[in-house]
Amino acid sequence: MPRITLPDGSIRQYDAATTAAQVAADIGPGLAKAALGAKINGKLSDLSTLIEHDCALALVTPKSRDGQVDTDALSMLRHSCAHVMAEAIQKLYPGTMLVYGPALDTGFYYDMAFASGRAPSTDDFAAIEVEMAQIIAENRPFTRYDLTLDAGLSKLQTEGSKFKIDNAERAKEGGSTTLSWYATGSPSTNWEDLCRGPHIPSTGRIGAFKITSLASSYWKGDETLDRLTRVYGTAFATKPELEAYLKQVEEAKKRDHRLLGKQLRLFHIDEMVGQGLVLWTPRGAVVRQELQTFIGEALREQGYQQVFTPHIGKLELYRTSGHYPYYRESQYPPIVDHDAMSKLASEGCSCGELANRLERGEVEGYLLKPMNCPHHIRIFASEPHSYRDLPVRLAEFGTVYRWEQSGEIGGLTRVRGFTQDDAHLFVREDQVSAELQGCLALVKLIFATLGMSDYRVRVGLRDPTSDKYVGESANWDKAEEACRSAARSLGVPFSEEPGEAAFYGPKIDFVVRDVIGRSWQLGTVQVDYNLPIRFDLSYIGADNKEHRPVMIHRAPFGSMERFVGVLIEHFAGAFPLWLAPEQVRVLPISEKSEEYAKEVLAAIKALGMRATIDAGNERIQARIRDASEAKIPYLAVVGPRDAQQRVVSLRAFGIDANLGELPLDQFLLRLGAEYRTRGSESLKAALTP
RNA sequence: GCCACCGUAGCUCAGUGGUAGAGCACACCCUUGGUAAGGGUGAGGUCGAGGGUUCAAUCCCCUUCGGUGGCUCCA
Repeated sequence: MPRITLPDGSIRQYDAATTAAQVAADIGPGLAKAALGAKINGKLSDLSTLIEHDCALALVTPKSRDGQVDTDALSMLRHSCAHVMAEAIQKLYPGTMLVYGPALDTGFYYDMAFASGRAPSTDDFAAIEVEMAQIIAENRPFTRYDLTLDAGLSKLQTEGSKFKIDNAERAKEGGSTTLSWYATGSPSTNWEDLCRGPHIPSTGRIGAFKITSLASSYWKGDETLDRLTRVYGTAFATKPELEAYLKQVEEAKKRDHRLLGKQLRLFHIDEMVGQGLVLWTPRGAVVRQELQTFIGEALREQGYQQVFTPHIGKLELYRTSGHYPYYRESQYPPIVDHDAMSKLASEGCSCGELANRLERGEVEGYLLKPMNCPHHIRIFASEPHSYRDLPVRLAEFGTVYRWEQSGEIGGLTRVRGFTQDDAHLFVREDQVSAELQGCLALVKLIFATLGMSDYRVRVGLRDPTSDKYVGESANWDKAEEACRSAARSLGVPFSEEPGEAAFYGPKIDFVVRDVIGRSWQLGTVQVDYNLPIRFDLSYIGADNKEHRPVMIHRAPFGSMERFVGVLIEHFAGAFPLWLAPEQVRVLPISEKSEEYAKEVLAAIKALGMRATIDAGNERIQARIRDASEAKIPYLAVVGPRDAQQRVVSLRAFGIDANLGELPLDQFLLRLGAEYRTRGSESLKAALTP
């Protein structure tokens, strides 16, 4: 006698067990038609799930009452589409074994093991899609049936897919007492797949779908296990939604920093120089320099001291720090000098042997620095310190080199050589909390100044079950609490992620997404009790005894490369005035006004600003178009009328209109103010109606 | 590093087993035009590199370098 409570609080009572589909039908034919699934006591379920007991029931439809797309519905739809795709592929590629096919935020994928040499290519998508369309047109019901664990496992053993057997065994370990299959149609006659579900009622409910890409993956994400082929796709309830999504993806791609970097000539990566090695061209260098100047001002206010250190250091330094050999895989190989090399060669030393000798410290070499901390530590250690001197804050735009896997490198966001806006703070125990706050204030200042609000904060804590961390538990407790309270003080949500701490201490990371949805860590603040011990750092306390300082590693931008990459996408290439490589372009209407235009140009340059003149042969329309495409913040159009009245006719990027005339001296005053205040006094905003 | 796809002029891209084309950009000429493309002429390519098949390769095959999407990794 189930009593079913609906989301509006109303209760429906049934004499016997029923289904969500029946409840939907009883409420109304429209709902019955729209429903894709149900939430029974909060658990996403098939519409056909038998309801035998009292429960709370919510029907899941593609769009919720307020017209928003329902993510649960979309997720069921996509997972169901993954089944349809798997069936199509297994039909076209007999012998293909299925592994795992979940829904994603933007679609779905299915991992598959193809018979060797039989994997499809992107050219085969169309054929697969035709097959899928057929299955959808047949509108076959997704039919669930359950077997006991034993019966299910023996069925899987007979079928012989180790992947599915493994899935079933994991379900067993997870506490399942039965195994479920979903047939697309009728069990025993139609295609079926071991699956926990839930699914939409029938294939016909998949309104629109598309196979999007192909990738390889590892079974269970473990590179020592089987290599699988992952086929990605997406699906929506309706065709217009799919089209809108595809269009949105296209639009996002136009903001891609790799594309804009080329169009706007911000940076260049040259295969002759090397993969992942960024060449900052003059225009991009301006952006970076402005950011460095900006943060540099904040650093001076916070009492940082600037240092410079070289790009390499002795291997022994990194043996002490622990970077070598623990992270050797991520480093460029050591540099060995000529004499040592000749000597080794004359001894017939093999490469393998050389590696071993480097490892054991029998051959000395230099390392391209993977991190700046060891150099900064040696600066700190170069003179004695009193407790009165602390905190010592050493800052450097330090360039580091890491051997990233070739397949992972791309654009500015993942590179092999990058410059961190790095600093290391050597602080007393009692200063940790306040200094952390200071570091976070810097990150906050950056995000606020640049108008970036779409970021996520991650507090990386130690894994309580692991013993891979150094330092005393009491110190960790203090450090973690300092990180937590510092993160709390930011006033934005953050996630605590156990196991994400560095081995020497907890950290706070700032994570943003790029235009294609990938997450990147930008700023980071880390508390470190370990390196001071490894380098035996000390200061003299008020008690005239030696004490161990605590280190804070922090880089509010993260790396200049990655940050600028993300920033290009954030602004879609249209930088605010203070960052823009070219801030103003002066456009004389014709040669008759060129003299005055040059005068305007000189006056802007006298403000220390970046301006050019385009006195080319083209008509003004064409030159305005060129300047707009270059995303230049201000265009000063000057013709004979302007020259006579000593005004400029202004245009601002993003406003497709003449903003009117402004007296030259006014223009210069307000332009300079906007630049100096980094946009808080905006000329454009003042002129915009 | 792994899998798939891609690599043709500075950029965006056509194209073909018989040694290449467009648009934009560039140069020059005409035009001196008041707010998103004025007109003309011209220059520009070892078709990423190496090897193979073929009478003949930019095109087919192999290798390699680089790019893209994922996987893995990211101290």
